[in-house]
Amino acid sequence: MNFDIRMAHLFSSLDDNQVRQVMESSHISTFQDGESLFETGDEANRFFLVIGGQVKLFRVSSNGDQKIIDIIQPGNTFAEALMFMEHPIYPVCAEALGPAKIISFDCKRFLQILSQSFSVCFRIMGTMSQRLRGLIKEIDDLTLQSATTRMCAMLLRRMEEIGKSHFTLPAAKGVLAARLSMKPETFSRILQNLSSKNILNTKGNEIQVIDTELLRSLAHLESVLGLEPEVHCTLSGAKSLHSD
Amino acid sequence: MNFDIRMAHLFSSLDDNQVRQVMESSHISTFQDGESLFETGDEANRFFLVIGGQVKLFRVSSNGDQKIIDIIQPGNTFAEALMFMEHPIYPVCAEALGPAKIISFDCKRFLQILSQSFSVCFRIMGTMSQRLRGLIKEIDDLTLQSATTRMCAMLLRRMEEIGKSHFTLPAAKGVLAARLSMKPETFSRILQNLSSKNILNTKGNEIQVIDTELLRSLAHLESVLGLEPEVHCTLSGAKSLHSD
DNA sequence: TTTGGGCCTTGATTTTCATCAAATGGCGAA
DNA sequence: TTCGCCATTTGATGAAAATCAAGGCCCAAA
Repeated sequence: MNFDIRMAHLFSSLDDNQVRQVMESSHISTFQDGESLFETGDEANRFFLVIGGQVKLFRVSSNGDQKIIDIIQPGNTFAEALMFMEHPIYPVCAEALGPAKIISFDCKRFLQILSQSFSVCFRIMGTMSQRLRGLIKEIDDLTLQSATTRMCAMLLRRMEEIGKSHFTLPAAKGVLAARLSMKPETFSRILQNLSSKNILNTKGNEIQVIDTELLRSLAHLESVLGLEPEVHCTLSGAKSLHSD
Repeated sequence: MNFDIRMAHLFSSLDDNQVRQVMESSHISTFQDGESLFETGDEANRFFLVIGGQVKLFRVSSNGDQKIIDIIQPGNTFAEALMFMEHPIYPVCAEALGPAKIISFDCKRFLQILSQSFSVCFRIMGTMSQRLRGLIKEIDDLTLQSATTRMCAMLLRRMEEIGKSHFTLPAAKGVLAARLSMKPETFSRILQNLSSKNILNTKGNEIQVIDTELLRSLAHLESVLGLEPEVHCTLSGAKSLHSD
């Protein structure tokens, strides 16, 4: 059960003594699939570190749709930014995606430690700064890009993460669809479409990328645009299935 | 020319001596309408405080469209979060919206000051935390909401900011459209539509809100839903113009 | 083995918004 | 004043993705 929290970026510059202090106010818990950690609007007096499984952060619209903001992987913290607000309120819901093991920390306690160490402060600011950047990227993905583009970018990211052209999708298709802000039907159709263009093969949750270059050019239209004039931009709707 | 930078939240807890240090590395500049402060990808070694006019932060898509991430008002800082990254690169473009007066600060220098004062650190973290929150809100606006919803939310925000039901739009319509991630044509049509429903009157950039409740219910569908069964959700396309 | 229930796929249709193209209107400069 | 330029409006059309509605698939429990 001894997990060194210094594996997480956020804690990486704590000394042994500080780690001990932080751990004093921590709880380890396990969550079932779908179990809630907190909801939008709850008072935020703890933050979290995922040490096993996954946690999805999402918001719910009035009609019940979920928009998944992020899927937190083991070794990562979340909700730590709220610590610095006057009236900390979680802006999202969090729930376990599959069984998950999570450590939670008391915000006040952690702030005390922060006020002893500039290097930890700076590290936190670095983390927050990266998140900001990520969200900005996300916003322009959402507005500037089509569903197909988002799909391709996600596949590429995953592919480069794994390092092989054959890989497994990191979550159920429905979940990924929500992450990419599209309906499961659309997700399915786009995958189907990419497959019919011989850009990739798919079997269940397994993906085999065939034409990486084309995938890349679809992911960020700016770069290779024009390499494949037949296909470049207009690959998208189900209607173009028979177009070549 | 003596502007107390402590008016900005970020600097508010600096003492006189620290202010002096910060100012040593600062430059005041004026910018013409449309003049660029920096571009996406530029090395980020300065951050900024707007003391007059407005600055728009935006990203550009491959086809030349602009997505406006934020419009910075006087008294506010921006790009300060980049300071904490290893290879600081501006993730957005910034340009003056109308003539603007801006102070820029050297990041390195400010970091030195930071490492003297926890309260300034905490304040920055607070600022960043708020921005994070804002961006998350933005993401769900973009994904969960329709163009009409975004428009209504913007109008309401503006109305409550001014405190009167009669107000002027805070920028040119085209700019606002980009801010709300829609085309000027769409912006125009939605406004026209709201007007035809007697929710508001519009003349140039002047808006007179008539039915605040209805506007509110359109802005966040969850609340008053059902108050006006005829209209509640389906007010949107230009086609429904003649629907009642 | 059969059954049932998620999840995913597929097809048909509709909605929303972008795009294209053409007025309209205001406003400053000549 | 008139001209020309720009932002905005308006109309017609198209494309992307949501929605609605079945159907298929896989797996786990009976």
